[in-house]
Amino acid sequence: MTARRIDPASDRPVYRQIADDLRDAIEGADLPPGAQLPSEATLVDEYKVSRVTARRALAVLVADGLVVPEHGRGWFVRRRPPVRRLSSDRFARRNEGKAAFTVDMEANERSFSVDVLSVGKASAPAAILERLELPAGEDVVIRRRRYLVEGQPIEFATSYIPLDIATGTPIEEMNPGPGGIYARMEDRGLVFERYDEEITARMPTEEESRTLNLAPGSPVLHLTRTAFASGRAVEVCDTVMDGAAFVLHYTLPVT
Amino acid sequence: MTARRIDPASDRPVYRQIADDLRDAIEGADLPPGAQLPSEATLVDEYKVSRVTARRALAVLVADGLVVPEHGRGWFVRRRPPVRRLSSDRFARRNEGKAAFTVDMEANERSFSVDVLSVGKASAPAAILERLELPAGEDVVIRRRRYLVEGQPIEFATSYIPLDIATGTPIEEMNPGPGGIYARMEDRGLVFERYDEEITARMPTEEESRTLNLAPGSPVLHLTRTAFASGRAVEVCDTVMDGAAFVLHYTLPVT
DNA sequence: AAGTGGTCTAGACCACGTT
DNA sequence: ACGTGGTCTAGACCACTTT
Repeated sequence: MTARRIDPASDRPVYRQIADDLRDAIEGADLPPGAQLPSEATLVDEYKVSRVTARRALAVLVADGLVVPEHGRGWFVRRRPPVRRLSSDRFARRNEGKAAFTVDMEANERSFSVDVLSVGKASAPAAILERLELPAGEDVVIRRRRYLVEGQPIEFATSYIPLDIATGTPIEEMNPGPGGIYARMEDRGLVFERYDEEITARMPTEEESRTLNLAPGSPVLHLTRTAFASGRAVEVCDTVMDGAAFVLHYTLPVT
Repeated sequence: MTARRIDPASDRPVYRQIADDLRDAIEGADLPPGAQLPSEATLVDEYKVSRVTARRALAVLVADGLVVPEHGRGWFVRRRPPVRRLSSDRFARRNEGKAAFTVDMEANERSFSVDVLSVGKASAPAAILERLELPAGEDVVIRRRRYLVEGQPIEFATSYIPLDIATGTPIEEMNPGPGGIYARMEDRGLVFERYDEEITARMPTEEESRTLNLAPGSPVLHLTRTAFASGRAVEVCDTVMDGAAFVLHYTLPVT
């Protein structure tokens, strides 16, 4: 940490100058991922500012997703989670017998597990029912689950399935059996045709931040997939992912 | 604004309680988009806290992308930009003669324009050259442009094209002619095969925040497209979009 | 001139982690 | 016990917008 001096006469606020200084150290190699930043007290001494100003500089870096504070320990350069790639061929026929998530994770050669949080009948948000072409207020089967990679939660998914498709099948059970719920739908004679995916980026709600152990300042990717089989929408799957932990990959053919 | 009282004895910090209070008013209908929040002085009076604490509560809402401050005027509920949809059929054959962006915008029925910022030869980042299968340090043609909808910048794009493809064609000019650079490549006999797209979400750099007029706390979608024609990579296009202003849409066929 | 947000200070007390 | 971050206060001065 070379304590570059601050120019109090500059247009740029002091707290930003300090933040810039620290950002340079992080983006250079002075402060690699996991490294501890100078303590607040140290910053107060080095830059000759009040503690509030020092904290404000650190808050800028937190908002940028570069730094994360740990109570009683210090401020640390954020460790970037390993990136996972989600390929658009994850639903390809040749993967039959494996759930899409399994295919992804094997391609990434990582240990993973699925946490089924809840399965039950309830009403769905209006936007979901619209996609399923169901009347407002209709009940559906809702499956909530969390995906873990190396013990860390990275993805939170909610599936909505029309009752007439799910009722009387393992889709209503916590464990839907080999191949996941898509395989159970095929057992029923449904023929899959296409998947529609919509992607947005936004800041997480506080609950999502907790559930996914997100660092402050990191956005989420929100993916809504609608599966079509035998001429109708058979499932909507809402997925919220740590934006820093995923790269979505699509191949568009020229048609 | 009903000033719900604060519980100083609660585990939840006072500034968060105030933020929650205001968030409820925003997510309800008390404070619709564009509405002015109570001034800092008003919050100080109503909640009996110091100005620093009131400001901290407001900072939480800014970080969540719900509120935006205007110097000398007040704090306002953020107006959400109209959402634009980017469909995966934007490169379909039937659109021939029109650039991809044009197709998108016509589908959205909005006024739009393109701002070519710069065109020239320079070296590209290593990650780009890798995708183009070019040796490190190689020069390419770089085209930077900004897309405007209703006068507002919403997308910043940089294209990288190998020299042997661009040299001697209008691809090197500010205005590449009807159909954009893809049409010029087809003029040269290249046959397009597929497009690879990679999507990530992240917080913007300060420059991106300025260029795109982003509200504080809003993430960007980063899309990197590689175009393949006649058996090779012919362009990499790096696009940074206001995450709140776009929904990306993909259709995956069952193969 | 009055009202609004933007920056900064000096000091206090509390809670968490480590030694 | 000590060092670290987490919260909060009261007051100051500046810059921008509106009246």
